[in-house]
Amino acid sequence: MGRGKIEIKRIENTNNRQVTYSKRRNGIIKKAKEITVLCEAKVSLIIFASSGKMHEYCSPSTTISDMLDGYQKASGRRLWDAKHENLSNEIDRIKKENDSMQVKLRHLKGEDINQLTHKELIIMEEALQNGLSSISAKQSEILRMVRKNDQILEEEHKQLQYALHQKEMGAIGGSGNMRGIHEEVYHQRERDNYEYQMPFGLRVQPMKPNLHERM
Amino acid sequence: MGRGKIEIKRIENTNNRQVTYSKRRNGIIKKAKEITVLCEAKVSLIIFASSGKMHEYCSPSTTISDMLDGYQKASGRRLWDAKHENLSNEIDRIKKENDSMQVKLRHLKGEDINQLTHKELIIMEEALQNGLSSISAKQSEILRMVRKNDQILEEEHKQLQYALHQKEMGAIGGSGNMRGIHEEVYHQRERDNYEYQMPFGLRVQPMKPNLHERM
DNA sequence: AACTATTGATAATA
DNA sequence: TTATTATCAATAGTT
Repeated sequence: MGRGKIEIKRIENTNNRQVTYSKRRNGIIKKAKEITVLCEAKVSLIIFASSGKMHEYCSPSTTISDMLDGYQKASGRRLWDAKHENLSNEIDRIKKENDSMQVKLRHLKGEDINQLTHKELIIMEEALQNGLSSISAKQSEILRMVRKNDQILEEEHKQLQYALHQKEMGAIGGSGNMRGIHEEVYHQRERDNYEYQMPFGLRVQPMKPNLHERM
Repeated sequence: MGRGKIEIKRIENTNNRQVTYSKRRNGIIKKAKEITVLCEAKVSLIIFASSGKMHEYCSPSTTISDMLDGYQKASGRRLWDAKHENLSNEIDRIKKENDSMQVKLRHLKGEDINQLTHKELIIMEEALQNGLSSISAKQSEILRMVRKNDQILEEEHKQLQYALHQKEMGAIGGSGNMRGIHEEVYHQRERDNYEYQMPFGLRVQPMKPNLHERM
């Protein structure tokens, strides 16, 4: 029924496939409507395109739920009981997984270890030792970062004091427009000026930007 | 498409209606099969004749249950009751619990600890220390049990040697019915006899019955 | 159930 | 996407 016969097999050309899908989908839905009217039939039709998009038709005299009820009665299959069972099984499965993890966690915390074998105890001890050394290493690393940061801050502090001192020397007998120390130090232009005065190697490094978040 | 156009309205003649129903039903199912193959679509089709008889088609790549799942997702309508929703929610909840426990476990094993804060690291270290000391204590306890058992065995061994010695002394110049040492010791009546001879306090204690299972 | 004359659906095309 | 149209497919009425 077209400008040539086609084989019933997947249409390779994507565009053609989509166009054909659209036309034939409309065709099927039209037919469903017609048989509904002509023959007093009840039709439930759900179509998914390969794209995932859905179209549906349901005869006006009924609902999908009713159709599914009828389907279950007629076919003997249990649609939602099966679904129900699947969900229940999944819950059981996950709960078991959950329990075993809880047991493991408690064991690692040293609780409920009376029924463990010697071998299991050794394995756990090893795991704990490993964990502990990783944690310790990480803590050392953080401590090192903190110290480094301290050092940098101290350095910056010294530099600021030095700069301030220089400024004060230069300001003696100046315009008399004497501002507070903090204002002086943090004023952007003064700061630029200070940085200009300092040797490059002494410039203030930015702190580890998120270090404080982790303390 | 036939020997004359027909209006799309109920076919009054019962026979014609049933014949047309049968023909068109087959037609729709054929179309459903074709679009399934041609366009990689998924179709679920349920038809009830006015007589109540059902026919269905479902694309081979799927099941009605899956189609209904998809339908619910796509349409937002709930075909089955709150029960299923509750189950789904519970699954989600447990899965989350699961995930968080997995994270904890990994942290305790010293994995993925880069994003932990210092405070969390300290708490974990404490937990690990506690776990470790519990495990160590338990291992010491087991060691003690093993030693105790050794002691008991040694005691029993001495007692057996003593009993054997006594037996051998008594057997010199006896009936000449001299059996092997092992046969002698483990023969039930002899053993009963030996126990009878021993002071109550020296009787062999049974080993911790399941100690070996835990080694 | 078959058989066809006809209508209807649609593949290719624009 | 929509419209057109030549062809094929479905089917209404008939046997």
